[in-house]
Amino acid sequence: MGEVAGLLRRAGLRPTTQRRIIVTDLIDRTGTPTALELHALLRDAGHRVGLSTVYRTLGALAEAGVVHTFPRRNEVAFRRCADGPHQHLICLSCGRIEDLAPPQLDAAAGSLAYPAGFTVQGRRTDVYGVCAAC
Amino acid sequence: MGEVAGLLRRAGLRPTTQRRIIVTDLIDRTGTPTALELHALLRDAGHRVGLSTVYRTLGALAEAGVVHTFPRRNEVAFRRCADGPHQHLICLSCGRIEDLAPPQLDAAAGSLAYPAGFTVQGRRTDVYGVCAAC
DNA sequence: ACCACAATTGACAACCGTTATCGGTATCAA
DNA sequence: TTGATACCGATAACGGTTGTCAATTGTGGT
Repeated sequence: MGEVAGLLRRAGLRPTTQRRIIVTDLIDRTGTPTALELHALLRDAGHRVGLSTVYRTLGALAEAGVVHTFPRRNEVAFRRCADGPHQHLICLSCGRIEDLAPPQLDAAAGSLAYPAGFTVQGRRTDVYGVCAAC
Repeated sequence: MGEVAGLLRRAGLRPTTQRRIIVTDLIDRTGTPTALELHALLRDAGHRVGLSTVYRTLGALAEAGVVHTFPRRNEVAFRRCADGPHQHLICLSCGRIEDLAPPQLDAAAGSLAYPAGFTVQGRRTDVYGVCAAC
């Protein structure tokens, strides 16, 4: 079983043709497209995936923690989730998003004390600013 | 000039009656309502504020960094922004959101090195889990 | 391989949270 | 006070997202 299929299986999703196409594209892609944009991109690349399927798959992948969601004005963008603790560097000017995984992040995150009874399942840090290109 | 009016002024907004109502409510409120919900809550409390005004004001406050936005399924919730660095503890079960401001957060965040040319303007950390009540 | 069943797909319609419009109103500096 | 400007709010319009459902596909048992 390929890497993509395994990823889908772990997310509790059958590795269908359409889902493989979507996941494969998200892994290769460095950008952060919306469902609408990804649907158009896949169409332009010669793939045939319905818009409903793109929405459903992205939603399922987000719930499974395979992709991160980035709210925009009246829409939501998606991006493959990097392995391990990392931060998102979001440029307020051009909208570009980069992942940053400094070594000290692991230790800093793990040493925090949370209220009794709160069980941590996930963590996410977004850093807003202006990138070097802007 | 009162605290609320000053807050609005600093955000570049005229301290009108409606905006005072909205900001005052957000400061007192511990929950995280959507624009639609806040509009209904204000109505129930006897205030007269148009839905458009609620949307516009929350949008402006979010852009000014006075409130934080929390995306939900197909809608956006708002919550007053706590002073200083803090994390959001978000319960995946009941949806409740708490602010947590551990002392070590300041130092950990400030010591991180970012790519050359990236100027940090804001930072946000969300921690997902299940709260003690759930 | 084959088959039966359940999960998935996709074109289309409906939904609904959000935004634009615009005449009337409140705010503020002079 | 007064003029200029920002703001309000009822309503209409918009558009991203989700629901629907018949046709198709993936899966596990035989």
